[in-house]
Amino acid sequence: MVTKGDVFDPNCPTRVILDRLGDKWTVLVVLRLRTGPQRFTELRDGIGQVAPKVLTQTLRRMERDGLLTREVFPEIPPRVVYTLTPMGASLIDPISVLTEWAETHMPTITQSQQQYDAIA
Amino acid sequence: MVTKGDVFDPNCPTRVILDRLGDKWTVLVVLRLRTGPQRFTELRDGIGQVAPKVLTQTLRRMERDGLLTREVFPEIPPRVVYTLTPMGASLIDPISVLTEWAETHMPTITQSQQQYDAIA
DNA sequence: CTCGACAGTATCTACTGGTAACTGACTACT
DNA sequence: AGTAGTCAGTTACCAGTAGATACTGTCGAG
Repeated sequence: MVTKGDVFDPNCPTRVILDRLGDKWTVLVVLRLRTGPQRFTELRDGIGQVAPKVLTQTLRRMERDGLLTREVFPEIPPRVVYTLTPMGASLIDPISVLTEWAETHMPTITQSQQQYDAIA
Repeated sequence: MVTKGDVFDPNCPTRVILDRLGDKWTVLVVLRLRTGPQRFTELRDGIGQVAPKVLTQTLRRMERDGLLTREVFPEIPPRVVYTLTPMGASLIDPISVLTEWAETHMPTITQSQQQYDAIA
């Protein structure tokens, strides 16, 4: 029941946030940092198949949104550690609800897709 | 075959579903159909600022995924009614969790963004 | 004196989200 | 008779972005 903001207003900030959550990599990053801080390469290797440019974009956006902090250690070789903020961590529950839904209905969806494709 | 729960495997169907949910319009369509079936124009006008081409794409994809049904009445002028399937309706709860999170944390996020932009 | 580690940039291409105009079959208005 | 309007899209086109690939800087190790 949406009382507060009008999700259908294109200017509604809620929609902006939905866009963020909809971003393919944001969710994955949150799930990766769930167990503790990680470095850039750890994230990149852990997620897999993500281009560094895209990962950087995602991380910067999440930092800007206050979902995580970026800590730079001016060493050689460089070291950068990403940590979830409390707000970022509070995302884990909503995301879990989503992934649980996805895993529950996954078979039905793939089945539906195959039927659809068989006809069309 | 893909093991069930590995969200980090690019081939994991869960990720495909996350992509769908991340789609800007899918969520809006579900929220619109929450209160009952609607016609194409009703959806288009209700959502606002959505191009017919894009809406069609979204609806076809959702039909393919089994989230809604598309019923064509061969009349003139044509009439097409979109209805949520039970599976589509079951998405309302996860989406509500998400929008509630968004509304709760919206102020914090915009604040964080402003701070970030002020420095950078 | 080249190699590899780390945390990214730089550059280019492919795809897709979005805009504007058009279709087809009929009805209602002028 | 001719024109405009309705509905549910389609077609042609463009711009922005996601992604793939290659490169940068700095250092110690071999």
